[in-house]
Amino acid sequence: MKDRRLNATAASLLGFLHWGPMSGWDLTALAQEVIGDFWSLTRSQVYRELAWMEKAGLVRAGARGSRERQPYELTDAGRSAFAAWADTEPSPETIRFPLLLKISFGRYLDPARLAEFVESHRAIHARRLAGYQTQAAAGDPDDPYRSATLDFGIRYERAVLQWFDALPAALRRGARSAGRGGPGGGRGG
Amino acid sequence: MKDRRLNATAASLLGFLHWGPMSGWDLTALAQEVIGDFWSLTRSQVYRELAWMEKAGLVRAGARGSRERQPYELTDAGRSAFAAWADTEPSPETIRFPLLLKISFGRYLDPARLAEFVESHRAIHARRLAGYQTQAAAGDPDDPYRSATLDFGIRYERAVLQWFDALPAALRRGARSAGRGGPGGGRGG
DNA sequence: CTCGGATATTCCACAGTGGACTGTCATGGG
DNA sequence: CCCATGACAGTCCACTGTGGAATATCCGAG
Repeated sequence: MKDRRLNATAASLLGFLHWGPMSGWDLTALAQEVIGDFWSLTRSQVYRELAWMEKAGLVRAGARGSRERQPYELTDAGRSAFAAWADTEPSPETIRFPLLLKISFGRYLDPARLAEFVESHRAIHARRLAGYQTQAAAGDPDDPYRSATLDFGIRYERAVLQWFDALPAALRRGARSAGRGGPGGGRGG
Repeated sequence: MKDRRLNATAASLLGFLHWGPMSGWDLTALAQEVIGDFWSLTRSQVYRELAWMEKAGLVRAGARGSRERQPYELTDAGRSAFAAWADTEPSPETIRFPLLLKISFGRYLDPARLAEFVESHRAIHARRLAGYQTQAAAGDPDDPYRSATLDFGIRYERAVLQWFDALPAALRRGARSAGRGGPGGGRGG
């Protein structure tokens, strides 16, 4: 039975299974589309969680279909595990932003190279914003939860793009006196 | 020698070691303070990367100090590994936002409970915004890279807070125009 | 019929998280 | 002096998350 606590990824799979039985493949695709913008997950982990949840009795495996396709359906235990998860306080978000990391160490980078990185990221974010706006315009107006998460995406991408706009000037402004800040600061402990 | 490619966390440690020799403990604290807001890392991983980098010749262990304190210093190989990392295109950011996940499945949640979650997150983000603004006001104006990442934090937190403001209304109605022209638009600066 | 591409799962190495555990040193109260 | 406390410093472990390789199946185009 293994009463390890449900992690958020496993819980989201249970959430999707409320729609009906699905295979790992389907769940991966659906999750990617519906929550992929703010909850990263991978095929590997989907299958791993599914296997574990089956052993734990939260889902039930159906008969294999074609191409080894393995559908799973929600059990009552799964439904109540999901409900328990839904009732727990979510922890704060985590962000890992490699571009910001590089900017942090910008003094060791070639400014032109850094500018390239920024431009290519700008393109990515512009495309994402456009995609969200299309979805928001075309989306089901009766699903406020979907609208709410889309709205987050739109606001986030707008903030990032505005930051990009302000960035070149901000980086030039400090380019005067290389000033203080050399090595060996009071950090040695 | 093990020429596994440098990951971003290891690279950032090499970046900090440009300042001078430091122990894993110091590096953890420094990284938490300087890049912790957009690059999560843990003690465990810092020590693991340090151990690996020593075997790979990227850092050199000094003599143990008191309390088993183990300082590391940058080698030439480490310096050039860092430079190589600095020159590679950073991948897009990843975000994992448990609250958004719960909102996605909002139809299965008690609305009052969901509202509690939102309020407690609002407090966290308000505090973070205030912290960033304090730092931006007090910070060294000669470090444009620090200012740039702080500016990101400020814009991000503002966007999140504005989204929180719009959220209750969006969830109550059908929120059919989630995207266009909302209050997020012109106020970035 | 066969080849390429889409479907579907499995496996693995590595990266990242969080907490438990151990041990050291400094200091202040008894 | 002794020891309780807490900051410092590192180690270890289980679990979670990432990305890609390997494999196998089925469908449709040619």
